[in-house]
Amino acid sequence: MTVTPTLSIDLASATPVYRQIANALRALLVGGAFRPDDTLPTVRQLATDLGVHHNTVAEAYRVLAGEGWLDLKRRRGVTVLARELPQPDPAAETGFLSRLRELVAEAMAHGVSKELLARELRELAHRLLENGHDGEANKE
Amino acid sequence: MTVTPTLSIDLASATPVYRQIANALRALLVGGAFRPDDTLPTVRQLATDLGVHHNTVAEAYRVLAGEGWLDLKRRRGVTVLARELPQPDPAAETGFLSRLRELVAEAMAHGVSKELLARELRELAHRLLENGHDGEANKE
DNA sequence: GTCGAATGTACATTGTCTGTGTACATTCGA
DNA sequence: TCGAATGTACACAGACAATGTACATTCGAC
Repeated sequence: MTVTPTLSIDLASATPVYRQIANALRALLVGGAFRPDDTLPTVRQLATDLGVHHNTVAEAYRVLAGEGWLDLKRRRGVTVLARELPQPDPAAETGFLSRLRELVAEAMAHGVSKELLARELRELAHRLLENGHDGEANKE
Repeated sequence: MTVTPTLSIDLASATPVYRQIANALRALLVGGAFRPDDTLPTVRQLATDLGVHHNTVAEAYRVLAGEGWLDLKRRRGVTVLARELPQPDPAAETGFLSRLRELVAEAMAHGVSKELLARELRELAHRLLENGHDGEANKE
């Protein structure tokens, strides 16, 4: 079965497009939106949909293939592999926590209201713990 | 009065050094650690302390000067300007919230434990609300 | 089996961003 | 007046992202 995910890419974002694509797809993969042997859109197809170069999509696919999520084959398209959920990596965890604190500090320094920020943080935490299965697709 | 802030720079971080410096100083400025007409270390002095190039520090100072925090003068060093706290910029706020959600999603997808993440989010929110009262200058 | 099209890949190119090297302009104190 | 301290300007190198282009491979039509 071929699944056509709806992704939203922000060309103005600071995060590179290929990583945005990889992140969005990884979130879907983790959330169980696909099943093993599902096929994703071809490199060129998704590139057309998103309005980016096919090599950009290929790079995103390659990232996920490197993580064991996808299997890329010429002409055969992109198939989803069976894969266990990622193992918690202590180094990655501390890295993410650092980035989190850094981001909050930066937002504060830019005048983002404490209340707004705190509300969002609590909201995110709440949603994390509430959703046993975080299979929420992207909502635009 | 010359204030010598203690900054910690992470050369391995993904965020550029000059922005780390600017962020750290901005946080101190917002927090009221300096008073108007305080002088910060010279470009070369701070550069030596941090072990980076003086142009890197100059770039950070220039960022803050562009935001109205500092006044740079040749030979006279860097003086802190009286400045109102940044007014909340709706565009900036939504931008930061987007980056926040993006970061959390990425962490999740990389296998960072939900509980750990949620705990950190709550902790940050808690610290935000209980700590300083909206950037009031600290008077002891 | 042959051929053409579809598809992933490889590589060079271009533009941007950081950090640095180096020289210069300016300003203060002796 | 003069020299040193200090911020500034500009070019350079390296890394990275996105793209243009050509190629290798594989499937389906016939």
